[in-house]
Amino acid sequence: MAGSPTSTEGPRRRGRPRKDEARDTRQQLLEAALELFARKGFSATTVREIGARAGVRDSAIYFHFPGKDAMYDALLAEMGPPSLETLWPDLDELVAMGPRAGLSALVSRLLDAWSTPRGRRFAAVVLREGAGRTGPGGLISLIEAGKRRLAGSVRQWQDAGLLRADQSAEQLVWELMAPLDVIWFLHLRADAPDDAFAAAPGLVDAHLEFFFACTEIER
Amino acid sequence: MAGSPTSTEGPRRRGRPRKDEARDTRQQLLEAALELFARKGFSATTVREIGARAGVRDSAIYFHFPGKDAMYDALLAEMGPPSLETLWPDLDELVAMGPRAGLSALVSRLLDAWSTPRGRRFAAVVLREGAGRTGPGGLISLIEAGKRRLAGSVRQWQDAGLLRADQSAEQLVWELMAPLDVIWFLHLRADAPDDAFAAAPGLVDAHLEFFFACTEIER
Amino acid sequence: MAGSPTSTEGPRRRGRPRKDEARDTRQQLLEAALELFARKGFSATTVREIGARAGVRDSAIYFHFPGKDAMYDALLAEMGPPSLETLWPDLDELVAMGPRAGLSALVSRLLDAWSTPRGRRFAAVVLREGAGRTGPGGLISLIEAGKRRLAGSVRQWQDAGLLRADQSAEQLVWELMAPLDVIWFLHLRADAPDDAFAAAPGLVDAHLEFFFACTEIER
Amino acid sequence: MAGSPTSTEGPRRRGRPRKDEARDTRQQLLEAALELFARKGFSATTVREIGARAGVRDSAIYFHFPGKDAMYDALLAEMGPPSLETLWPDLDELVAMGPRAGLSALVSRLLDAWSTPRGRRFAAVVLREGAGRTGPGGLISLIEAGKRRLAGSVRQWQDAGLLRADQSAEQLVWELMAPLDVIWFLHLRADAPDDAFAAAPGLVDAHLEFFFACTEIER
DNA sequence: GATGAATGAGCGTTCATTCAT
DNA sequence: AATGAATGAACGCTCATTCAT
Repeated sequence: MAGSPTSTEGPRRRGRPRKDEARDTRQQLLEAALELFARKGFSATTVREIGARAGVRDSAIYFHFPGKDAMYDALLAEMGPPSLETLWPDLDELVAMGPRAGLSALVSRLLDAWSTPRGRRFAAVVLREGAGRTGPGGLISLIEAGKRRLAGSVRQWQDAGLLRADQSAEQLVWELMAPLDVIWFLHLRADAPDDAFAAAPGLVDAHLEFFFACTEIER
Repeated sequence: MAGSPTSTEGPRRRGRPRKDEARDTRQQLLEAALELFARKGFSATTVREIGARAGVRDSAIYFHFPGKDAMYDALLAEMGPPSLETLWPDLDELVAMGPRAGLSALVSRLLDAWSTPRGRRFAAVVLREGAGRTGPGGLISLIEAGKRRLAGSVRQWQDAGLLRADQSAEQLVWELMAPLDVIWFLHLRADAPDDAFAAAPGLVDAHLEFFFACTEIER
Repeated sequence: MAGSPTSTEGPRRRGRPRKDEARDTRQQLLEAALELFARKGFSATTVREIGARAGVRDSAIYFHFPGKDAMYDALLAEMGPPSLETLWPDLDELVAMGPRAGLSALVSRLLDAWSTPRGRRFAAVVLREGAGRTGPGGLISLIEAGKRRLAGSVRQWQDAGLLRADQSAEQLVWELMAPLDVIWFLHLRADAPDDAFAAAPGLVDAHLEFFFACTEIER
Repeated sequence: MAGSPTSTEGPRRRGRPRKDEARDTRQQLLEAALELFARKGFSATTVREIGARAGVRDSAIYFHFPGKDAMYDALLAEMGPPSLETLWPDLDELVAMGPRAGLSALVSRLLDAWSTPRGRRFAAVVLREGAGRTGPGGLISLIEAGKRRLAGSVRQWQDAGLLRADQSAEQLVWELMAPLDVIWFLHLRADAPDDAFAAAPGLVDAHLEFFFACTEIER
């Protein structure tokens, strides 16, 4: 199941494919584009390559998308990693777990999402192209949203005397997340060297250790 | 002074330039390439554009560089921001200043270097192209080198009881620098939005505050 | 009457159309092709455009015609202006009217036929594509045929002393018709500017006036 | 000299051509475009064909012209047949010759100009593309200009009692020229069949005969 | 009778590069 | 030290056409 080869046979017959050979071409095109954009960048990737990787001629792309740019937009809109919101919908449950258990679990879930091929490729693409191409796909806003979502829970922990309160909740969240972003950018992006990728979990653990040593109030 | 044409702009005269305007074309080409690679990426930038920005035809580029790829390599080698080593050569002086004063001064100097147009463009280029293109230009190794350099001083402060010693010196350096890297990548890269750039100094200050609150041992 | 949908426009339902809307698609396709070929020329017109104008997808065209070339042939064969023969079947009647009345009436009928949208489009298409595409659609032969048909009547008028006889009947017909052809080509073709089109009737009248002044023998 | 083959050797060397192999590429490109546009129409002609006919790769075209459309515009502006003005600059001389000799000579000169390969191709191109593409290239305005130029001389002949005066000078000119236009369009255009081309001089002579028989006042 | 999803050829254009000048 | 005039490869995209549905 895993690692199944994308394209198998030679060039397909001329007309409409038979029902038994139907495939979700649009999705496969997006997947192919994501992989190539991550590896070589948007403008170094040709539509012919994308088509080949998805098993169709490049002209078939234009049946599914108006053009190459539109593929990028679709990719940004549809292939992004899950937000914190979908990753952990129930904030009450998080608060109840307490800071160490709750944040550890959340971060672990986040790392898992970022470590999938799609997550890693998405990171590479967005870092490459910056906020340049379309705007709302910008990393900063994506990250900011995540932080806003977490600040409420942190404040509750501060009020309960479980986290230090001499820093704002927002600052605490930032100090938790910013180093994780670095790990995401540098170690998890799809085109990072293998040893960098392998080092990521250790870095995350050490950072969490430091963070709790700094911010958790023991009783 | 009178009649000495310094830099008249416009399409330069054909044939060989006079002595005083010679020799800086190569530099102008690199500067132009840096700016364009930062803004649009390596492969979306054409040699014609680079030439135009430097005031020469594209074919003139091939007198100074073997090709477009070589421009990128030269750029990586010659246009990078100063390393920590050149930025602060005397580690003894740093140690003598104590952690708060020393690190604050060092970070401030670092931020200044990263905030120049060249520094910001360099960040954008390297983030875009990843470690992909040539190898040694990779960000991770660049950052690692910086950290190794600082760890020694931190250890001395730990030994002197000025910084908490329950975390390794390397980890402390990482916790200091990783958030700065985020700021570099997201807020200082040349193609970042203006408000993101403007927010950077505040973020740095807040982070230093947090860092010292966590790690400095008051007496 | 109530609830009977006559022609709702928009993308028609999928599947086989009901009986009452059937069978005119072919005609609509030809009409669309004529309009587009006249405006933009054969090879600048795409089958997609033709289909869109007729309210079907381009692939539906291939049910009605073997290909784009075949549409052009069908158009030439079926959409041409009426010949002189159909326009004025009874030559005896023409002769009886005398040259001035007869030819004026005939020319008027001819101009009417050439002034319809279809006639104007046909002129534009044939002028554009020349005799180039298929052969029998050539303008010269079409015009020659008309002239041969008229020469007999003119000769009768010459024999009756109603038209000057120092020129051959064929020449007289040519002198009558050639200027009309110019008007057809330049002023009536579909893509002629509006003011050129508006000027046509005046030109025709003036030409007839000249022609009769030259050729009619008053008694 | 005549009919010298346009392209001789295989593909040219990479860089700039040596001085001894220099050619007026721009002109050859226009000539090639004219020939092909006349034969197949603008949009059925590919830039690769034009390049091949001129002996260069298609990419070289874009050194001389911004694009295919610009070639058409240049062609219209630079390759048109000589106007009546350049064809016969001295109107006084024309008037002095009298109508029959003067107009016969002028028409003969006009026919010569229209019968050159370039003239014939130009006619074909302009008839094909109509006034559609750019505007000022329209045939009507070109023809109108010619007529305005001639009307003055005709009026002088009318005043001198050499030409009938019951028709306006403009009308006379129109009656002289319109049939010539038909011959130009149908018989001289480059893609006309050979027999049509061969018939042209006879048609012209017969028309002149008729015209003078109608309009000249014998003394 | 018409559509949806594809093909394969080829289009106009741009690219990095070459090399005589 | 730089330009002008070219190359050849490839690019994004459109075209007429196919054929199972």
